This record gives sequence, C-alpha cells and structure tokens, in this order.
Amino acid sequence: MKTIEQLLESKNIRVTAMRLLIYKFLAEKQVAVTLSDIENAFEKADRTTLYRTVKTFEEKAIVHQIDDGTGITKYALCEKGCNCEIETDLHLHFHCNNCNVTICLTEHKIPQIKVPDGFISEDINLVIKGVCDKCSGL
Amino acid sequence: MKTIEQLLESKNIRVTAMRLLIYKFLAEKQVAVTLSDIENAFEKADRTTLYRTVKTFEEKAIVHQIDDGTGITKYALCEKGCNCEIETDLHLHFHCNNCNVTICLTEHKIPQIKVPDGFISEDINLVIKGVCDKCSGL
DNA sequence: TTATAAATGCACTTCCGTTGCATTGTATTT
DNA sequence: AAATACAATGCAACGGAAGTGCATTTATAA
Ligand SMILES: [Mn+2]
Ligand SMILES: [Mn+2]
Ligand SMILES: [Zn+2]
Ligand SMILES: [Zn+2]
Repeated sequence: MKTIEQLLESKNIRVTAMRLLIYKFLAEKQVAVTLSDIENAFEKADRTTLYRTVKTFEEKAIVHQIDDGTGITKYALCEKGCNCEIETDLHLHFHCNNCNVTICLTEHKIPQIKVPDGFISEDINLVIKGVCDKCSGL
Repeated sequence: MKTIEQLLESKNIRVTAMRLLIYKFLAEKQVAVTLSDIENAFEKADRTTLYRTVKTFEEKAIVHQIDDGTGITKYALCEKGCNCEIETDLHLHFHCNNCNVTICLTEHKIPQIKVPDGFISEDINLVIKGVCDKCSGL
C-alpha cells in the first residue's frame, strides 16, 4: 500500500501540505466534487491554488475530470492502475437528478460503440442521469 | 411537407421573422451550432432574442441541446418525429477534435446500458470525440 | 380600433474557469 | 550553512457564456 507521499513522488510532483489535504479530501468522498466543494472544505486556501492543484493532479492522472452535463466541472480520483495519460478510462458516470450527486461507476465500462464509416473514435463520454441508489430506495 | 410556418403554428408559438430566420439557419447547417454561431450569422439581432428563441425551440422540441464537452452549449434541429418532450432522443453525438465540429448521428442510437442495482436511468448523454469523416480522409 | 399578451432589445448580473504577477516555500548546489 | 534556482501559493483581475429585469415594440384577439 503506497502512501500519498509516495504516490505524489512517483508522479514527480512535490509533496505539499495542500496537495496532501486535497488528495485526502478526494479520497474520503465517494462522489465527484466540484472546485467549489473543495473551496468550501478548505476555506483558508485560495481558489487558485485549489484549481491548480486539481489541474496538476489531472495532468498526472491522479484525478480525472467529469463533465456530467450540469455545466460545472467535477473531479474524482482515478482508480489505481488506470492509465488516463494514455487513454481515457472508459467507465460510466451517473448523475442523480434528485440529490444532484455524480459518481463514477468504475466497474461499468463503456461498451464498444460503432461509428459511421470515415469517423475515428478517440474518446467517449457517457453520462447517465436518473435516480441514484441512495435516493431510489430500491 | 410542412412549411416552417406550419411547424411553428403546430407547436403553438408565434411565427416571427426572427424565428423563421433562425430555423432556416439551423436547417441549412449540417452541424450543431452555438449561440455565438447564430449571433454571428445575424449581427443585427440581439443576443437575448436569439437566446430566448433557441430556448423556446428547445421547450417545444424543435431543437435539442447538445453538451459535447467543450463547455459551450450547442443546438441542432430535432428530427421529424422525434419526441424530445416525452423522452430524450437517444442518438449519439460526435465531436471532431480536428475541425471542432459537433454533429448528430441520428441514425446511431445509444445502446441499452446496464446500471447497478438501485439506480434508475432516465436519460443518457453519449458523446464520441475523434476525427470526423471530412477530416479523416477515409 | 382598442385591449391583451407575447416577442424583442438593452443593460446588467452571476458564475465558473483561467491567467499574470508578486511572494513564499522547497530543493539543490556550492 | 548560504546561495541559487525553481516550483507552489496567494491576490487580483479578466473573459466568456448563461441568464434576468424591465421597458418597448409588435402581433393577435376582442
Ligand atoms: Mn470517473
Ligand atoms: Mn443531436
Ligand atoms: Zn441521489
Ligand atoms: Zn472534423
């Protein structure tokens, strides 16, 4: 089991207090978070620092960005072993219309989609909207 | 073959010069357009009017909104016979990373996606990014 | 024609993402 | 340990796009 420090070092980015805190925050959350979510969790930190920290994490494939259609960018930790640098991790994302939460369905990979002749598929974004397990009561 | 006037009347919205122009503009385009695209095409018209016209078209299921992940909302005419009011028309959208164009693949419906127990799927957004037929040269 | 409601135009606001630049902090070299 | 080099942080400001309030114009109906 790698420590967070070791993870950051392995990605060649400096270990700083802020980065450790933000990583831990993301790790605790089971859901995708917005920049504002992080901002609210660390009121003392500057928005820009949080923004750039997340961007750095993204570049280094520590987190991935999620566009769930709400218009607000969300972020979630990558799975261990995911290789976002090379190709997108093609799991589904689910957005709950009731509690407004967005989660990674990492177990559910996006099926192969056939595109018309002449088109080349490089990346796929699939977001399902509906009611989540917590809200459906099923 | 319905005229545009008849279409608008059938949806219970007034036929105005602006609406006819915007409809024709959308009909000519084979690709999804942004509000800015429309703005540039009709420099004399006010942005708000264009914005509200498109919103009206959307409510009446004349156009549908497309979130292609670029962060800028795009719009395209609905197919005749689509029933966006009741349920989303589940066709794919393709975004070309080269020419930056987004198009409706109306013939390509989104396959059935299995969601985990307890989750209820109400709507699906599927965007494929890559190289379009015009750009691929295939 | 007049009354009623919808469409349009202008101004303004809000929100998110993003950048420039000065300052602080960390690591490396001498 | 001190000096150097570079990365991280904080503050301020910007830009684009979406959205709203309100006055004015235009279309429909009485
Ligand atoms: Mn995810
Ligand atoms: Mn479409
Ligand atoms: Zn929910
Ligand atoms: Zn193209």
